[in-house]
Amino acid sequence: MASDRLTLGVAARLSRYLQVLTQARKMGKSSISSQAISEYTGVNPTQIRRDLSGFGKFGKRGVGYDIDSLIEQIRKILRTSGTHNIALFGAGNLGQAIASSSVFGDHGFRISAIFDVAPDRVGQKVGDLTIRHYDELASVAASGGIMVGVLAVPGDVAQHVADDLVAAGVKIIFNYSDALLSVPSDVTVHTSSPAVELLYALYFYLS
Amino acid sequence: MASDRLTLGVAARLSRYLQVLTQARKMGKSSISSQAISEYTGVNPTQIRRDLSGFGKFGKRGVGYDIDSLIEQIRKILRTSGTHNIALFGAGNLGQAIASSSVFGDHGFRISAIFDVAPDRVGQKVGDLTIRHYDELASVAASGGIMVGVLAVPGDVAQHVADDLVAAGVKIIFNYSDALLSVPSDVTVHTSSPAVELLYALYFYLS
DNA sequence: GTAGTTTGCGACTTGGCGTTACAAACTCCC
DNA sequence: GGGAGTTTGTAACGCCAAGTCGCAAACTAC
Repeated sequence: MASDRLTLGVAARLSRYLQVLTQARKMGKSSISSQAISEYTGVNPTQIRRDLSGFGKFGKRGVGYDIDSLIEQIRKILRTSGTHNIALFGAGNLGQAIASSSVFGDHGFRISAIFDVAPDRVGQKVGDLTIRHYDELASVAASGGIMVGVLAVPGDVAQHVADDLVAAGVKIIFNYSDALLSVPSDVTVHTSSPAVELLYALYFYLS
Repeated sequence: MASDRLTLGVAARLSRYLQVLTQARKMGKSSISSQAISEYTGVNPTQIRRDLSGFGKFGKRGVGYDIDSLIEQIRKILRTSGTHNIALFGAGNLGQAIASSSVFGDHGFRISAIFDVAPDRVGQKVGDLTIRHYDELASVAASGGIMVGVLAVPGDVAQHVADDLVAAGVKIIFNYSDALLSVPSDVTVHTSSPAVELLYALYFYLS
């Protein structure tokens, strides 16, 4: 049970529920029905209940699901409970936007370090973190402070940073740049592509 | 043919191919094989060829697909050819990062206006666009300059902006905030959630 | 206590997708 | 010019993920 993976679809939907639940909690709600989740995700209510009931009885009939406990349960199912350290590369507009937002923090990620190479940025503070020089990457990684590397750097240096991350033993890279990254097969790269997501949404609107 | 929607899966995969193709083009490649696309997307090469061959014969045997023409073909299939105007709300770090990046431009989106309310931002230039005051939203929308509204505003005002966009007739909203948006059923909201995508990637790494 | 709501869950059906296989078309090199 | 290697296009088959319907059980509210 602990070893058999969820299917791609289930994992994707659970993640999506997590997103809505986190947002709903932020807005002060404490309970939510499968019907309500359906409205925000587009997933069939029956499907939602089936996804959840496969792992336990989390809901209360006639009421719905308690948001806090459901978030906790889903994170247990996804085995992503606890706090995970991420390192941010690039302290430009995008890097600072990421660092000062709570999107990662809300989901159990802690930004443990921000790196840049520009002399006028290194040493500056963003929130309560000090921007470190890129040369310190190896020592930070060695101390176990990097589970995920987030690339908010220009496309032409992204591959270079990715190579260094791979060399430092980082296995997950989140890429905000527009570069195609080549990495060994045991390293996962996720590239954020808002414009493509938008095209996808546009297609369904135009149909 | 023009009226039957693609299935969710096909549209999602085509979008994903588009992302890789666009990146590949940026890196100077002019041709790509289904095998190579597979390595970057994780989609089975046969599946890729089947997806594409359903709409025509785009590839050259023994060579692969011409990137430029394949991009054009996929955009035709997704009916998202041409240029689409988008309006950006919020000129903070995130807004400026979006405005100065080429992610949207590379996929046929043109940022036609940037709005903010802060007096010290209104009138400033970002790239070759001048930040306008939020009050001008209605007039810009009336002139047909907004197909998509992109929200890079704090979560507590996102719903307010969304309401105004709906009132102005905008049907597609791309939400970068952490707010849950309530909109009429004929309006599409896409919420960007990098942290959730990261959790999803993390799950497969931990398995 | 009765009506309304919502979960949990079973049964059935559909079709999307992975897989295997192979012929045809193209490149490259000798 | 010819042969080896590569890659597309396409058919056939099977599995299982996911949509759908239906209903009993549990809970709230009045």
